Amino acid sequence: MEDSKKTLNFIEEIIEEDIRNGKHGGRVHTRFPPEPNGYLHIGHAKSICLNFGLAVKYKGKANLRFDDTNPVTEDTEYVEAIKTDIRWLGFDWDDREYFASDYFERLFQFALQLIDSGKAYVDDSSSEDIASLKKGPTESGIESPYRNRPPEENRQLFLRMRAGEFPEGSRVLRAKIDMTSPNMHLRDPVLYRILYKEHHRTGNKWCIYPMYDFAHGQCDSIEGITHSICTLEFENHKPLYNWFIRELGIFPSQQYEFARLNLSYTVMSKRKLLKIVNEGLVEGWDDPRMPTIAAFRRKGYTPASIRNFASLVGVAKRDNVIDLSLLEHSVREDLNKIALRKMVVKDPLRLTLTDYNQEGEQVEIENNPEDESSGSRSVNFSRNLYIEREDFMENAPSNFFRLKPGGMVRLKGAYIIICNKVVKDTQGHIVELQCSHIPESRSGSDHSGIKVKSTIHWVEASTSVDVELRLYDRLFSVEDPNSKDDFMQFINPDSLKIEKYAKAEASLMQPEPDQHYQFVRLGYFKSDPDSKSGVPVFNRTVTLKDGWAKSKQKTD
RNA sequence: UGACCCAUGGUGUAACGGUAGCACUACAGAUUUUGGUUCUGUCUGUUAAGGUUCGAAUCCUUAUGGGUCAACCA
Repeated sequence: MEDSKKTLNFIEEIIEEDIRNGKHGGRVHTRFPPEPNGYLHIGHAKSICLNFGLAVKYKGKANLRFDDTNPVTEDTEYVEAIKTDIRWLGFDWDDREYFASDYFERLFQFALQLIDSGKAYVDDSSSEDIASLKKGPTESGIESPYRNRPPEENRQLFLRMRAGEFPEGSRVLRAKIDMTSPNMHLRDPVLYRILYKEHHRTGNKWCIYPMYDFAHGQCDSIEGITHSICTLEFENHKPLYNWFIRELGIFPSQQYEFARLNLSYTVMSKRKLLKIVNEGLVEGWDDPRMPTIAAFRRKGYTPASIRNFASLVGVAKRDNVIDLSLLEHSVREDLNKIALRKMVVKDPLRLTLTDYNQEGEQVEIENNPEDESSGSRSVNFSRNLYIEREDFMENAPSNFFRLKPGGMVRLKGAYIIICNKVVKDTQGHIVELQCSHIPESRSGSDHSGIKVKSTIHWVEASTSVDVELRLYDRLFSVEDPNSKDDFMQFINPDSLKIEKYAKAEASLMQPEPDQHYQFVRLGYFKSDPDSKSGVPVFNRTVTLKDGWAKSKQKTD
């Protein structure tokens, strides 16, 4: 995908070392293993780019495998959404689409193998008893009274568990490892539990389901995954996975852990995102304020910008919180090159050119100054215009370069104008500006010799169309809401601002659904699916960098 | 106070015993018919203390700080 940097991240170093040593014949095979119980977020995007990117870089393969071992939370709705997101990001798994549930029978056989070799037993204890005998990390656990059942009895019991002879929760299958291990995962972990739940793929075929720890590593092994890449919190599980590989004598996939992505001003855990959705603080998983891939897509991010972001953040083992500004930088960089420029006034103020007596005319404005091949377009111009309310200030400070009484600005692509009169209503609100123009300053044939400090955008009044602008801000008002238990307290109440009465140049009446726009001086925008009922709706992908807003903020 | 992991500018990330670099941010300036873009420049860093070495961000020890683990979740 993106050009590889000269320096390698630690996983690439391991892979190149493995290739040099001819490990697995130099084969590189990774996988992305989502659980279909929620939508993918930008943190998953990092993992997707890593796993699929590594396969591309080292001419290997990457599988898509759904870790669907818990039927109570999983659903096909999520399976489809996840596939859509990965494809949108630009990655392909060919026909290598797998499900942990595809391997249920083999996993069951693995369990029997452990039972027969005396390495697993059926435990009749309650979950409370199992938990309490495990003890805490600072003291040894105590062995279960069922721990020394003979293999043959365990086999019969486990078979009967599968046959549905026991009630849910009455028994589990556990590995027989070491109740005194300082690693909690080695204290006879549960391998199978009884669950009378319909599975989204296997239906009612099973009433026992493997635990993640008993499934994940073996699935990797079955698929011949060479480099099993996951996040840091699974580091303590690795000794257990290696124990399974050894006891079962199966393909030795090797796990490597990297630090998950955290983004400032947002949360990344599925649990927290689900809560935000369920409590109605956003419209849904693809609400553009969410950090999900679906939300970024709807907001107007490009796959390339997210891939580039993933490469900018790097891969390491240190906990991190990435500046939101890096993501924004990445999308601006991409959009600047491809977004068609349009003029839209979000908060319109009437402006009349009192000395402009023509019917009106067409002015020619470039579609993208960064891309000559994008050409130009004709824009209607007349004596009746709208400009941005905030581009006028009655008592302006000296560093305000836009319109002020007696001041001059250029109307983008048209004339230099002078503000002569401010018209107010009875309450003193400004309702109109009366200006005159300098005919010889017309863009393209300017021989006025006048230099102005500022160029502002505008739209012609009679041909303008009404559009709705949805302006987004960070979801949280604090930089690291993840660190707060009561993270919901820090939701930004102003994360969405809707401009219902924006005026746009006529061409935006029928926006191209896939086109990215830059509304000059306002930011990058993309049409929203809500646009159907006559009024076009645009999501602001990201603002433009704004030196003026920044300097204003400082003096406030 | 058990085990495992981590520690480089404001934020990320390089440097593999030999000049601490890159990106983002911030700041300053130039250019600009978007206070955008582009260009130039500036600020800020090896957690601490010992050791090994001609030489340590890098190796060792200890301390300190942070993270993960005690679901029949993944």
